[in-house]
Amino acid sequence: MAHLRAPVTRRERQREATYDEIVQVACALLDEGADLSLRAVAGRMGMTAPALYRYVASYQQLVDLVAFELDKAATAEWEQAAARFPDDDPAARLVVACVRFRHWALSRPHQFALVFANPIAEADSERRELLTLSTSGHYFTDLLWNIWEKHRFPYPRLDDLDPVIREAVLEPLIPAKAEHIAPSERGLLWIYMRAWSALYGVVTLESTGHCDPRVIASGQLFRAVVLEWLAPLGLEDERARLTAILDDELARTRD
Amino acid sequence: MAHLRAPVTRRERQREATYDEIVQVACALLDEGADLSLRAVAGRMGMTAPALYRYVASYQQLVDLVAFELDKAATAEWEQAAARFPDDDPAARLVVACVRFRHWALSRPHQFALVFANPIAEADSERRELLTLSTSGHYFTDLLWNIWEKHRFPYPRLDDLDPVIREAVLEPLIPAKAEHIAPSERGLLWIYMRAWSALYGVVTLESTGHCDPRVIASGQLFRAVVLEWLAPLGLEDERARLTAILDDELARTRD
DNA sequence: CACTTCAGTTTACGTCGTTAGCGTTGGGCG
DNA sequence: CGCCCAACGCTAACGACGTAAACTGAAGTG
Repeated sequence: MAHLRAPVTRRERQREATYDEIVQVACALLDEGADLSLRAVAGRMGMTAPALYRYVASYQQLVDLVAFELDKAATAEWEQAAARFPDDDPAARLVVACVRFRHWALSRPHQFALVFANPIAEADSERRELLTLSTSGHYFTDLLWNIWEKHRFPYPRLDDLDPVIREAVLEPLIPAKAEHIAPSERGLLWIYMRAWSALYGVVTLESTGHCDPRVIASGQLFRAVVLEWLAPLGLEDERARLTAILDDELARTRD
Repeated sequence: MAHLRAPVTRRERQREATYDEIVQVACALLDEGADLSLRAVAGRMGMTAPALYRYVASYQQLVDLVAFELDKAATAEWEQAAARFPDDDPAARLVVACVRFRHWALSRPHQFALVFANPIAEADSERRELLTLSTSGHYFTDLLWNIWEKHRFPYPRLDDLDPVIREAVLEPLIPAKAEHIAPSERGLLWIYMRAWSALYGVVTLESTGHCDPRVIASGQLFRAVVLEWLAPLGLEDERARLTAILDDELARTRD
């Protein structure tokens, strides 16, 4: 009767531990530049590949788990870097987070591709659910929300949105910490989607290398995209300050 | 002395033929939803896998060749669809081409990923060269050029560009039919890069499925990105007409 | 005709994901 | 306490993959 919740028997704890180790080892492998394989993960854990099937249904599932974990770890990095600015300065935090996001994508293109360019079939509801939990998505929506709370930039009313979009922002499937956003203010999520699309565009372009290397090195394309979004987020009168932060952060992340 | 150029011996013709067949068969395989493999391609050609090494140095090289070919074929599709509008109406053509590009990306996500999300390492100059020849890139820059010729939208002067970017637009590495653009007007390419980044962003987001499926189905996010770019391209006073074309084309491509 | 070039073969190696079946062991229950 | 079974990990094996090497035969060239 002591613990109705968390009926953690010893077995279950053990299981969860190796489960975590699998994902952790997989991430470590990727971080060393090796590529992900069941055999490699198992090998490093002192097991054989088929044993992993006690924990993971398929290679693809492992990939998804790892993607989720990488996303979480990466987000923690950006978040920490952004925390250099106080939480009542969400604009600065957003700028820093964007730069760190880009830097992460550029320095680990393989991992970036795994997390953000990993194709997700329409049907596959399992993977979709993981995507919905995406830590980075939550973090960015949160930042946007904080910016709005402070700067009250305009967003479309629900009535002005396409019916399908209205439905999508009222009942979000995409990663978005939206519970605390009043339904009448859900138009914010439309702004989020649009901004995310723009950010995702440059960063993916740069990370995959489908771009002039000099343009990537200069960071100008990315810079332009970020600056372009200041006005729509009600940050026009902070332009100078935020630009300085942006350039500073770009310089920091340029090794 | 008849043909100094094209010293096509019989051998060379034969060789080129099977070379083409390889790429063609590979594309066919992909079109049927199968995934690319040397063995599959060879098998369908009535050969064994190692034989392909007479024509292709590695699997990755085959992928690159196929990517180039797919890009060419896809571009031809968009181009044909866009040709519904006369060539003195490049704005309409661009709108149609963008919609068709998106539609292609959504209906063949696997191929799209191959062409546009296929990571290209910094060092790998071979692949970079192929990328530079990208047919779609040429087509879009050309369209943008035509629009500028007609509508004379503003673009940054060379002096206003970051030095690195200036160099990049004067001596482009990215796919861009830029020879006919006077150096002083190369600021146009900056507009091109920025627009491409935005288009690439939505389309990749949608094609990889990292997005609410309802948003994809509605096409609203894509629509918003295209409409947003009308003004910067000097097409503001054509907004109504182009919006109609955009929506019409979206309806057409919605199966 | 002899000689070379080269397209294609067979065989083989090492990798991968995945399946099937076999020991072993340790936790939960009678 | 002792039994049983479920969970775990193993080995062996299958079929795919990219790729390397050596060999065969035919086409092209002097």
